[in-house]
Amino acid sequence: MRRLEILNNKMSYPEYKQPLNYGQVGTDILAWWKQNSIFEKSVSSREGQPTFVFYEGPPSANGAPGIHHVMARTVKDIFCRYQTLLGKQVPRKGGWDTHGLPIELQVEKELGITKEDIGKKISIEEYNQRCRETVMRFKAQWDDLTEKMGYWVDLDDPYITFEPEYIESCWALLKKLYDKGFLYKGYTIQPYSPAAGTGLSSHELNQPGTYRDVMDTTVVAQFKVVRDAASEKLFAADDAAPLHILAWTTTPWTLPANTGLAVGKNIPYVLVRTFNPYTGAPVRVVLAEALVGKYFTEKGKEASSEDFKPGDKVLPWRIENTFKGADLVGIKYERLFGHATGFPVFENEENAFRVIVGDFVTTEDGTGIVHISPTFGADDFRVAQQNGIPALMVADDEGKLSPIVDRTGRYVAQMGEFGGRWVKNYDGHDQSGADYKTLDESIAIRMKGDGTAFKVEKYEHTYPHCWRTDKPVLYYPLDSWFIKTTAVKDRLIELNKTINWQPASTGTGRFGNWLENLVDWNLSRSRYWGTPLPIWRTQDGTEEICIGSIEQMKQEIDKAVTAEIMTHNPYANGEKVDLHRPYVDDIFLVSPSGQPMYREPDLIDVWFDSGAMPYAQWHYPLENSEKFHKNFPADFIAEGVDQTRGWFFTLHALAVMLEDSVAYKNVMANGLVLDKNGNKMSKRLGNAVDPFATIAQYGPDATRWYMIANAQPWDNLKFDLNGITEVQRRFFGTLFNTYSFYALYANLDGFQATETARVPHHELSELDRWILSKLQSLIKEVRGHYDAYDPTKAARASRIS
RNA sequence: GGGCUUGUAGCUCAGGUGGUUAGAGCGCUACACUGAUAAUGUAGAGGUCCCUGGUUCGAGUCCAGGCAGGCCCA
Repeated sequence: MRRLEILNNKMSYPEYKQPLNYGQVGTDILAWWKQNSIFEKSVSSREGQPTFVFYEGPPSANGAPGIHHVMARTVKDIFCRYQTLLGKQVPRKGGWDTHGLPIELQVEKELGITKEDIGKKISIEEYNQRCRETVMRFKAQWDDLTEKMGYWVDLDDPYITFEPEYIESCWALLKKLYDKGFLYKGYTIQPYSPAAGTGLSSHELNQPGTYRDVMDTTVVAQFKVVRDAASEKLFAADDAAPLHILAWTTTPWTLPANTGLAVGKNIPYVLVRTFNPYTGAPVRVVLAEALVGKYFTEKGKEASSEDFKPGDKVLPWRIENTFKGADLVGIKYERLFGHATGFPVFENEENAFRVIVGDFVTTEDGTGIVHISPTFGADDFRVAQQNGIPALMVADDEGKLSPIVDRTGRYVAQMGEFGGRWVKNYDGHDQSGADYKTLDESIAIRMKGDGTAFKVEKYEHTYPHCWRTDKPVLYYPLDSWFIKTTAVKDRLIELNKTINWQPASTGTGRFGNWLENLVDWNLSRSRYWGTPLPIWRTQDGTEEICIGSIEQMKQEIDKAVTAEIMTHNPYANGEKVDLHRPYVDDIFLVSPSGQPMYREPDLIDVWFDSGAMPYAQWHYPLENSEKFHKNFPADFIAEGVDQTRGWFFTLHALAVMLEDSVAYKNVMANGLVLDKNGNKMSKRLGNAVDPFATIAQYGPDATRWYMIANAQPWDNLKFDLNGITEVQRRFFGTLFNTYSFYALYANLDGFQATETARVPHHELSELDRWILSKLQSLIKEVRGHYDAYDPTKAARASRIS
């Protein structure tokens, strides 16, 4: 061993005739570390010292590691080693993320099946077994890279998210949230195919051919403003003429579900005095200034309103007033389809029909004011929720609240004259008759008569279609389980301000803004390979139980057996428990009133798994309470910036909800590793850099030094192998040459530096004192940079130049 | 469409709170050394500080608006 030679040779400094082989140096050092358990000792020898807590964000081993993983892990390693050198004990438990959609999709691709085939062509049991095998396929490669790049982390005792203990911890945490009232069943707006009767994933929506050009009837609707204190400023004091807000929609069938109008806060709007083109009645309308030209002509500006007769092509118009969107907020308006004409009353109606701000409002098309129907649009739903605008829901036959369209794509019976009409042609009925009207057309005709339509026209636009049925997709509320993160929003924001983000802008900007606009965390995934939701419910949904441990589940099974809902307890004799589907689906429990309870079929979002790692890695809260508390929160975590809404968020959210604490005190969000031209690396483009080949050729030291010294980790790195060559020559080469120079002359003079036999300070030459002073200054500077979590400045300060 | 981010020499990057002639390393050119030699030393050439406006006595730096690239989200 070269290193041992160096350490043992007390007589002289080795002189190298050959230039260094950096790959070989890496291999030698690794072997020496391994042989002498250096990493283990770096932790065990500091027993009793203060700990520096580090969390390893679990990678997924279902793909080969790339060069960007070397980047992320270099950052992690640097700070853990720095803290170790400062004398702290830094345990580093590895982990594996094993659940989730990417693994499922990979398995489906390999088996040549789709989601619909699961449970038919292949049993859930077999399918999940395949996922389990697939997910760790590249583990050996990952371990190899970890070792070769010199990343110190404990790979012998990692946490694995599919293990029963890990899932059990997740269940225990879910139950804690449940008991605090943070878990509830609600709905979100998701793409839904009425003809297929199923929700569509974003993945399915991104299939080629789903977006098609269609010709739809569009309506610019007039919403009549209620004259009160909020709207008084719009009315001229002495003018009682009605005032309307204009909003455009390509889906007129959603207008009866309208409960709000959204404006852009800073968009300029105008009040225009004109006439309704269908009724000829004088009106005053509000729309965005930028879109006036879309509805009014130059001719109309000069036309006299006294000469106007109903039916005239040219609408005379005058701008009466100008204001910002913010001025309109809070104004109330009358419902378009009211009770008086047979439309249903709904809950919380007094809070509906208001103008609010929507961050998605533009003046690209329409009127610059967006009609909001919270049951049929994701943006609508979100902005309505944030502003306390209710959704228009009606009771179905069983008394359950549902939207005005049923799951087959038809208006519910309560919809007055339109009750039972198909929203789109989902049943394939005959549309050829001369008198045939679509629902959109019928609604537009009625609105023209009511004087609530300002403009009706056909419009061609692209709209997503179901890839299986070719029918247009409906954005529709679907049941989901949620964690009520909005309940602790203020606390999330407050505690986030105590976290040291590197770079700071990610914490205040990307993450901070995300928290400001927080919506509840949608936990539900209609999938197979993941942590099942531990909630059992009676058929009518009135009774439910959240299971927090295997022990509790067994007890509940016993109760169910006694109540003859289950024939026997499959775990009565200490059989191994697997908490995955389909096993948990075969467990039926009994409610306090004696009803059978069925498991809610959803899985939970995999991000819950990784966000739960501070607890679940120790099987806490079921055991290891002391260990957990000693290792919470983390002093430091690091991951790619793409994790901001992933791991960084779920860690934070769970810590705040469960422990009222941050999960991490310092966090570094590193950027991407791009190719040397600044393009994203991908296997398809063939510009991906192989980390193994790179490390073998250039050695781990030069590779890591290059990555850290070249650009700050949070900036994107344009990865160029020539840059590593430069680092080798410029930094490591110079270091090597400096040493060789020293060794040559030290050996000639028989000079020997030792720890103890030092020349006293006052006998040192001025030059020697200068260089020592320089060294001390450098140490101080480098430490300052490390303490500020800025490894690039630390590296550049140490650079020989 | 929104949030964040980047744009300075051929390349990779520095340039608190505005202030002379805008810097470093690599690369390039020339010279020196030839017992640090797949090195080393010295010197040099090389810039529309992305664009347009504004604030100011003065803008790479501050403000506004664009353009281009990147990430995340709709």
